[in-house]
Amino acid sequence: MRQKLWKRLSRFLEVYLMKKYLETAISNALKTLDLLDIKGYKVEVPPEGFGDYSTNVAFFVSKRMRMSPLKAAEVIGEKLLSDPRVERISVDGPGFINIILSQEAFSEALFQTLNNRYYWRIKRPAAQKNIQIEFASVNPTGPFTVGHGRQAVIGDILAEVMRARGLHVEKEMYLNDAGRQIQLLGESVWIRYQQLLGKKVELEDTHYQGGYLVEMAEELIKEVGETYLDRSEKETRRFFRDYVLDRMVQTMKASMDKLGVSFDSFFSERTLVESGAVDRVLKTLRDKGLVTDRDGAVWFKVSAFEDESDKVLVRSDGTFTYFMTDIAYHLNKFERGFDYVIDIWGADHLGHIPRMRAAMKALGIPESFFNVMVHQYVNLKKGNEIVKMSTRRGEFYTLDELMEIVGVDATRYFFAMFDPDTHMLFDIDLARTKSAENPVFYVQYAHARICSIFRNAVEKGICHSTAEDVDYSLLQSDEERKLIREITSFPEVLERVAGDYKVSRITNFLEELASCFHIFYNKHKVIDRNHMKMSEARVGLCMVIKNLLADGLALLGVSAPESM
RNA sequence: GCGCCCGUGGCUCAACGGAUAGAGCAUCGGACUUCUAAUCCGAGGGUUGCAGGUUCGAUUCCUGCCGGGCGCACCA
Repeated sequence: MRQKLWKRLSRFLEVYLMKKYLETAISNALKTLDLLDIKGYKVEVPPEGFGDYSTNVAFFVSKRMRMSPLKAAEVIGEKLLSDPRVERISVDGPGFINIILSQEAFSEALFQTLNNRYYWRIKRPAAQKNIQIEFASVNPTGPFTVGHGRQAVIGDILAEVMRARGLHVEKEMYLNDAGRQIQLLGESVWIRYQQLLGKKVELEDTHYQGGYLVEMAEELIKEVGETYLDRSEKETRRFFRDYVLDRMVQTMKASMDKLGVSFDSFFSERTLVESGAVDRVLKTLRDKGLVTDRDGAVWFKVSAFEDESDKVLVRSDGTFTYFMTDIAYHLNKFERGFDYVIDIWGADHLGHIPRMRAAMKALGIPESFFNVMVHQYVNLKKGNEIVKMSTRRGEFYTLDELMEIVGVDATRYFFAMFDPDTHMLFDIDLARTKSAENPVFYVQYAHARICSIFRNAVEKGICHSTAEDVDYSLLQSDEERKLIREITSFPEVLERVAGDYKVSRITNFLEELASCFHIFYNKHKVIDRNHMKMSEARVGLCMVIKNLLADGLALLGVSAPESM
């Protein structure tokens, strides 16, 4: 039996993906025409009514074949027709070849995806790469804002996708726990502490104004009372800095936990300074003659490598700039053996990129090593008002508040669904209304619906456990063929995400899959006692869809409820 | 001023250089004695910011404008 053979083979072979298969078929056809070097053509899904797949290859070969695209399409189409999986072709428009695949081709594809649940994973990649993605790295001076949520979700999902594509990926958060901002943060709490205990001291403009620091000071008073009202300034400063820092880091880790983001490592800027790693890098740069001393500060010659002005590494008061420690940090990453790193930064870090690139060049690190993915800001809308974020002024919605209001599923899904380049507008009131407006429900509902079908199937005694004897070629309707085509396209979606980092392709895919399913569901009955053969085949189809919805949502870190 | 990103129905967003630019929300009208109506079907709504260029073909690529965001720190 044919399906038994597939099942045996499918353990060893890559799953038969219809589009990939056609690409090979076209390439073979070109070979017979001595046109193998032609590149750039595509196989894609045509508009409704033009067949299963289409290719624009004729436009690319017409010149070489010295005929019109239309004529070339006919010649190539004729060759494709000899393929047993190709049932019909037609040449339309200015020269598109539209292809209809045989029913056999569809049932084979479905059968194989049914028997290889993780057919979209790559087990053995061509080249094993060691990659690090760094995100959600900030001054631990205040709770995470929704902007950090956006990059955390993107980074987390991207790591999952790259792992599914067979790459080794580590997720890291960098803690900027050494700089002057931390000092200011400590002072801010110290002042709040004194104010609460009746002293007349005021915050300055450079201090952090957020109310969360008042709360922290209140809690501190409960813990230590008035002990720090009359200690030495030096001791007090250090105490407040360390206390606040520890509290902030705990809070931030808790937020990430809540968001479902786990890190493989946390890296402290302070350890970099204290270990002398920063001094070493500075010396290296100095030995290479790439630093200058001017106005009491130490400058790095960015202009020797990039079209940018030189930047300060060591301030005139002797402290390191963020730029300085970041160079040491990236050298450290390189020395840890990563093939390349991807830093996910907000748009406000744009200016940091050229100078970092210059520093990498100065240290002889290969150009492909340092990669930055920039995402645009998240704007929040409340009522008719756009709320701008500012950590310093203490005006923001925190990530925790957002998760509290809309839930973790919606938070993650929402951040995943927008292209990182868009200045997304997060409508708080809209998100607050827990209703169908949220696309996450649409996808989850499709999953729950299938689960419900299965409960019904069990009651009626229909199951898919004897998959080999099921006749999947019964699934001939447009809706069913479209679903199968959709299913086989998922590996390509992930491949593209791993390439261009646009995780929104996954939500787009899931919404499309869910939509195809809902349409199918409304038109066809899955469980039908009068048509047991058909029911079995449809249960198989639904099983693949259910797995894919669940696995796709899992990739996003969103739950897939069995009932809603 | 210079650099990066973005301008797509009323709103939020899609669209691998392809065919008739798609969804959702909002508006209007239909579909539950049948596996969950958080669904489906239909209608209206667009010169894809403007002007050129490249080509068989441009929302997509190039150039110039216009509008918005961000950056051009001894902040991070």
